Amino acid sequence: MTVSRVLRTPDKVRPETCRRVQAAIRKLGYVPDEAAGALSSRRSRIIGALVSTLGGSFFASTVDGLSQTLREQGYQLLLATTNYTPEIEADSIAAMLARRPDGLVLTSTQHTDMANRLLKRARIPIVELWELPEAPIDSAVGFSNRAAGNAMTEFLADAGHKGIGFIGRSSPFDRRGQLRRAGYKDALAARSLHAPRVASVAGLGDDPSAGASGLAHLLMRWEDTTAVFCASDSIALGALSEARRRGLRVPDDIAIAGFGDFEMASENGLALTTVRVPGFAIGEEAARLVLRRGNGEATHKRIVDLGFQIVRRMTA
Amino acid sequence: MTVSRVLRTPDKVRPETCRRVQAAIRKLGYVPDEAAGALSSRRSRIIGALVSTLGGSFFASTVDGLSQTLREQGYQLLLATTNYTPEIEADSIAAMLARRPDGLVLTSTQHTDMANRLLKRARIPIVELWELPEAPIDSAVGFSNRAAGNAMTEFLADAGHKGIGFIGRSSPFDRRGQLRRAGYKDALAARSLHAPRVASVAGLGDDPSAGASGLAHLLMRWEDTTAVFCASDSIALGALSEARRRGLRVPDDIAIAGFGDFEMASENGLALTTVRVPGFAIGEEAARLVLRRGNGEATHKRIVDLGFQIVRRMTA
DNA sequence: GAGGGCAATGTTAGCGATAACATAAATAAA
DNA sequence: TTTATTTATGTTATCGCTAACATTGCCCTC
Repeated sequence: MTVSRVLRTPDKVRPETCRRVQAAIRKLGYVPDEAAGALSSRRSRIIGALVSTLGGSFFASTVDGLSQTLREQGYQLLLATTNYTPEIEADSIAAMLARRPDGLVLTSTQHTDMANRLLKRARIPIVELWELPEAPIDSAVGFSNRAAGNAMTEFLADAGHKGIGFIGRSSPFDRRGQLRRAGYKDALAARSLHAPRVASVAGLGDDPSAGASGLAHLLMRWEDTTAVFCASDSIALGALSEARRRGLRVPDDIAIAGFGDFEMASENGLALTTVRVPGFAIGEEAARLVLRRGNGEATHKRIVDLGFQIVRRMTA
Repeated sequence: MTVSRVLRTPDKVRPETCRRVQAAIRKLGYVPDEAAGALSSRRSRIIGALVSTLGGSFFASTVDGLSQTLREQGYQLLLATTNYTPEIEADSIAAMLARRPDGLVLTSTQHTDMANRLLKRARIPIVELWELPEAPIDSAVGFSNRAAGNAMTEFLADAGHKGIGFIGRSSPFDRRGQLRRAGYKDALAARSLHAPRVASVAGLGDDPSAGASGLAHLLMRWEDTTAVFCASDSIALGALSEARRRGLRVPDDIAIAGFGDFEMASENGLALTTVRVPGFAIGEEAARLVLRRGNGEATHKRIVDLGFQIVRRMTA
C-alpha cells in the first residue's frame, strides 16, 4: 500500500520513506501493473481512438496531437484503424470497450446501429473529430467542412472566376468530402453562377490519379472552366500534374485549389492555394476535452469549432 | 467460467449452452473486461508501438499495416509518439511495460541506457523496424537504408551523371537518413566519381523547404552538379520546386531523385523517380513476427529484409 | 454391473493493484 | 498530564477474470 502511495500520491508519504521505496523500486526493477490498477480503481488511463486510416495525410497529425497531449497527462492511446468500414469500426469499438477506456475518440461519422448502442451504453466521454455534427453522440472537435468548401469557392469566385469545378471522391463513407462539395454548391447557388460542375471519381481515399482524371473530365464536359476546387491536396496535385501535361499554365489558364494544407502544399513545395485545417490542434483539443469530461467538468462546450483558413499561394 | 469458455474456447461448450450464453450476453449488453482477463491469464493481447511521429509520411502506413494485422489476430495496438526524443521514448517504454504488452515494436534506433535496460528486462518479443541493425535487441523487420542509398546513387551514375549531390537533414537522431547518405558516399567511392557533395540542412523531420535550400546550396557550391538524390520525397519536392524557380528543366538540366515513394511521388503526381520502401508491409510483417515470437515459435528468422525498389519515373 | 474414459460444467484460488477503513506515532491543545 | 488532532503506515476486501482441479453424468468395454 505504501508503494502504491509513493507512486500515485507521494505527498502523503514521509519523504524518507518515499526515498527508501524509490530505491527498492529501482533495485528490483519493479514496474507497476497498470492493468491491475485499472481493475481495482476503475480508471484505466487509456483513451481509445479510431481512425479510418493514417496513410491519407488527413488524420496522421491529429493522432500525433492526441498522442502527445495524452502522454503529457499520463494517459495512453489505444489506436485502431477501420479502413473506412463501419463493421470493422463496430468490432473495434467493442474490442476497445473491453479495455474499459476512460474515453473514446472517433474520426468516422457513420456508425452502425450496434456501434451506436455500444457507445451509448459505455457511459464514457466520446469525442467526434473533424466535423461538427448537429447532434454529437457526446461532444465534438473540428470545423465545418461545408463552410470551408463554401469559403474556398467564394474565394475563387471573388478572384473573378466564372466557371468553377469541383473534384472529389464519390465514396458514400467520405461524408466530409460530401460536405465540402455541398459548401461548393452553396456558394455557386448564392452567386447564381452556374449549375454545379462536379467530377466524382470512384474509389476510397484520395490520391493524385483522381485529380488527374477529374480535371480531364471537367475540361471535357465544361470547356470554359477556369478554376477547380479539389476535395484534398492530394487530388489537387493530380490536377496540377494533368494541367501541366496539357500545357495549361497555372493559375492563368486554370486555377487549382486544394484542401488540407498538407506538407506538400507549402510555399517551397507545390505552393498550392488551399484550405488550412487544424489537424494537430484537433488532436490536442480532443485529448483535453475527453479528459476534462472524464473528470466531470461537464460545464465545457460540447462542440469546439477550431475553424479553418484560406491560404493563398500560387495556384489560384 | 462457462461464459469465459464460450468467449475463448467455444468448442469446449455444448452448442446449446453456447447459444443460451450468447443470448444472455446480448440481452445484458455484457462486455468482458480484458484488463481483468489479462491480469488473470498473464496475456494482455496488447502490442505496444513507438514511433517518432506520424506526420512525416514515413511511418503512417507502417502503423496502418501493424494495426490492421493485429486486429485480424485479435490483438490491440497501444501507440506512443516520441517526437524524436530518446527521453520521451524511455518514459513511453516504461509506461507501456506497465500495461504488460505481449510485445513491443520500435521505430527509433537510438535508445537511452534506461530504455535498453527496460527492454532487456521485459522478456517479451521486441521488433525494431525500418532498418536492419547488426545486433538487434531481439528481432527486426526492414531493409538496408545504406544499400538503398547506394542503389539510387548507382542508378544516377549509370544514367551518365558525373556530378551527383545529396540533400538530407543533419539531425543526429535520424540515423536512417545518415545511412542513406553513407550509401551515397559508398557509391561515389566505388566509382571514384568525386568527393561527396552533401547539403545538410538543419532541423528535425523532412520538409520541402529543406530541399529548396539544399538544392540552392549544392548548385552554388558545385556548379556542375547534374543530379541530386534527396533523403526523402518531401525534400525532393522542395528541390523540384527550387529547380523550377530557377528555370531549370527536370531531368534535362538537373535530375532529381527522392526516397520513400510517398503518395505524391506517383505517376499522376510528381512522377518522381524514387526508392520505394515497403512501409505497409513492414508493419504487417512486424505484427506477424511479434506474435509468432510471443507464441514461442523461436525458429523464425530474427532479421527480415523486405528490400526496396528503384522506381524510375520522370525526374531522373 | 464395475470400472475406465470422455465431455460438459462447476469450484476454488489467485492475478496485482487500490478504496476504505484501522491503527500507530507524532504533534497540538486543554 | 491527558485528550484531541493530525500524519504516516498497515490490513482487509475487492475489482472481473482464468488456470487448475473437482465433479457430474453419460457411454463404452469386458
